Amino acid sequence: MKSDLTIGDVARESGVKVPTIRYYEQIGLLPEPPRTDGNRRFYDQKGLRRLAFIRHARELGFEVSAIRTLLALQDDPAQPCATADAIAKARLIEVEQRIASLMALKAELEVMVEECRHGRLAECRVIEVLADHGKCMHDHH
Amino acid sequence: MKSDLTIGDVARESGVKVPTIRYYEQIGLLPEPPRTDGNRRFYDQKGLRRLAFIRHARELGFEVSAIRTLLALQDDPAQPCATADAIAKARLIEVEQRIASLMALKAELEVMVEECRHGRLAECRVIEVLADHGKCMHDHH
DNA sequence: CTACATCCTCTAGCGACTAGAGGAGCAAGA
DNA sequence: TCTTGCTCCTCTAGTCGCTAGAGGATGTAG
Repeated sequence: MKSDLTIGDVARESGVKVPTIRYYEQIGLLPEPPRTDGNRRFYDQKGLRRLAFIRHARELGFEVSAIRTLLALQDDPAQPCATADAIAKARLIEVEQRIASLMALKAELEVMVEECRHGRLAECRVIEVLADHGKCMHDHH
Repeated sequence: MKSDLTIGDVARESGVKVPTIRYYEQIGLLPEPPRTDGNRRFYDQKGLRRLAFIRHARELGFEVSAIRTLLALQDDPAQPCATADAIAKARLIEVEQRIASLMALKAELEVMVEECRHGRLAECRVIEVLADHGKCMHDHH
């Protein structure tokens, strides 16, 4: 386990692109790492873990501001985890709502595509349904 | 059915905000409407229908560039509707993929939230799972 | 020694809006 | 008529989370 990692190394290992890592540093999500004589950033395992944490949280759709809070909580493990729990629950609700809304869209798109008679646009259901919301089978939106 | 609608009227009737309507005009999605003596935009039913079309398409998650194509198709109904069909199908696939990925996230978030013992952060599952992707129950991402 | 990869900083762009400044027009009540 | 207050106008800049590119320095392999 080597401990002097270039930005390219941590990029490869974490799956976060190099410019994105520099961006995270810029917005204060990652601390400024030390530099070599040649002015290049170098990281240790701790830096890599922090980046992996961020990446995973982003994959789960947490916003940067939420991640900022979660990182602060992680840095102080003596605190009660109610805040972390609340953030995760809020995200869960968001995801559930998004799924429900996408299911409605899916149903509507399926009707559009199925009913399209592959003829002229004049009688195309796709265009027709878009033009007249009242023709939707669903009123979810 | 009155035929001289202010931008505020069409905003109310279509559900699209006033600045957004001006933005759509700016990017060429809506044609420049005529103006009153006092330099105010006024719209007719045709303009309102076009805006409703755009709104519905946006609600279905179509990108502006796709809507541009759909509007062009709508303006020329003699064309075959294969293009419109292809756009809708592509969107359907996107939606299906997005749902699948969100379901995976939902499952992972549920595990995190359920397993949180509401104790100290030191043993909080939320933080722990975020810190170590290997602890995920799912490998969808 | 020469390629070539990787790194650096900096600025600008993406999509689809949204917010705000600073001002003009218009309708209704006193 | 005046005034209040709402709507409208244009313009610029900001949002989020990156991503792309310019222009240059540094490091590494053959």
